Amino acid sequence: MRISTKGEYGIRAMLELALHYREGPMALGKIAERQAISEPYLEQLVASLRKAGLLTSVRGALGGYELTRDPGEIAIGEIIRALEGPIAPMECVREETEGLGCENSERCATRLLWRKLQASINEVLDTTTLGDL
Amino acid sequence: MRISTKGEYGIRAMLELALHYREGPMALGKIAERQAISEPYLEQLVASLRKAGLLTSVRGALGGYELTRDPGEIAIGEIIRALEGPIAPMECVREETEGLGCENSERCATRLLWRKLQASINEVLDTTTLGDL
DNA sequence: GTAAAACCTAGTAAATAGGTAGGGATTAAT
DNA sequence: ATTAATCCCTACCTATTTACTAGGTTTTAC
Repeated sequence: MRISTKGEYGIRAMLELALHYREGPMALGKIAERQAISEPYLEQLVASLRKAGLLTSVRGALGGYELTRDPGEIAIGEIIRALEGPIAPMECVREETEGLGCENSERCATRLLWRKLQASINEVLDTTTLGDL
Repeated sequence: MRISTKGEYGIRAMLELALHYREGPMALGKIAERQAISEPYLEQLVASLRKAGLLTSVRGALGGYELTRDPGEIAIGEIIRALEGPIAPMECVREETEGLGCENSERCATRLLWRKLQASINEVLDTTTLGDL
């Protein structure tokens, strides 16, 4: 039950961008330096965030990254999901594979617990935004 | 953010024992068979559960395992913690290493989020018992 | 004494985490 | 037009963790 450095680094990078929101694109090297994260590694994470539509890139010299939305509109849950995949404590409560391999899917009491847990986690992560931090 | 098979198997084994609570010790082989789990693997998990005081063992022929408490008194959180370690979404909110490596520990807004998430997860897992399932 | 069980330690294959390496594409400044 | 800065992409690598397997020792009912 833990969030890996992927999520952590992603949040830190996004926070850095939030601090300089509307100041034009910020270069990856600068983000990496200020947050003390390996630049080539962060590059991969940022690629995921871009594909998830959380930030846009400006190519070429003086290029960089910037948030696509106001920091107050970007939930931490979105960042985590973009980097670590769907938030699901157990396989059987993931959207895609919904109940696969588990026969008595509907009556399964354990499954209800996982759903509850999943909902609880989502609640916390989706009601907190970059702006809140 | 997921629970591994350790936790899953552990809960299933404990549930099996809960179904036969107060019927005398149940052999590991029987638990493994009924829950379709590799017996030697389950053995290791059960060892952790025993060390955590959640079940007791009876050695020798006709021996086996039984719950130390009423199923209604055993929270799922206890089982998970015994098998997967402390429930902490991030290193910095673990009891033992409390804020190690993170300087501005008290003012850190992100940390507050992890605390909130941790509390939320604990709330769900500690208010559900074996008896509820 | 024998068989059935818990107990213990070590090894191992696959997956994941957490990176590194190196080149290509695009664009502002010169 | 060239250069330098930057994003973009693919592949590789190493350590750790997960999920087991293997093989033994100890305890106890019969």
